[in-house]
Amino acid sequence: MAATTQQYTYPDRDEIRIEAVLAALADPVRLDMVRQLAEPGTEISCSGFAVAVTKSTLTHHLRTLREAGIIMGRQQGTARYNSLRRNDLDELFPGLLQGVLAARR
Amino acid sequence: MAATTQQYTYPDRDEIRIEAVLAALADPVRLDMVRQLAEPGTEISCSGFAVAVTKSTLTHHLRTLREAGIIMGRQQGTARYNSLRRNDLDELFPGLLQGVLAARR
DNA sequence: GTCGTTGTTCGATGGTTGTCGTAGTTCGAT
DNA sequence: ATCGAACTACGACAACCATCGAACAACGAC
Repeated sequence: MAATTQQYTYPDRDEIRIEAVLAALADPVRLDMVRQLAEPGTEISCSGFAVAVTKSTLTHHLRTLREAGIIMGRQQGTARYNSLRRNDLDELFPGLLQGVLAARR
Repeated sequence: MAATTQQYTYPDRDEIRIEAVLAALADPVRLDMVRQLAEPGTEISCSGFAVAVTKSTLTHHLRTLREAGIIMGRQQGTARYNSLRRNDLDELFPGLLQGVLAARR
């Protein structure tokens, strides 16, 4: 089973745990992906991320971010467009995302 | 070498990397230690932390937090008093600490 | 000096995870 | 219906890490 059209379950806002969020953001590749999603209104498909890993590794990182509650996906055709759950994160951990994104590269 | 009196080197403010900070905070034990240090002016010695791990494990966590730039230590007799580098963290990543500490336990 | 307290270091171990290649599935286009 | 594009799943492997026990070092107190 499971390909592009699969519908995922996302954690509710009150199911998001800070440990999972921090662990997800701690990886350099995933942090870079979040930076690319940071601009408001940004949606990036799986193949649209500028990262130096293979597709299977990228899928793994997307799942980690999704299960941590950091991103959401919108299905459109064969593509899945990912975006930041900024409202939820700002509500739960006010300032966290801002502080992380303020870090100099 | 190396016992209680050892003087450590701490990363300068501009050497603190966000990936290391996030990785250090992602561990439940270390996050709990940071919460215990969060009250302004708080200093906690190695044996003063309320954690469910052995001393050697606690030393490991303290080193991780220290090398990430999250805590500093003040030597006094045989005890080493640890405190948060709140000023440095707030300057580098404004809002991060606040957001992390806002998470419900 | 001797002892207890405080904290570190050194293996060892088991679990987690980041990475990849390969194979498979769904969809749209030709 | 056949092909390619987009993405996922599975198995494998290496690297990292949290944890512990045991031994060690420095200091203060008696």
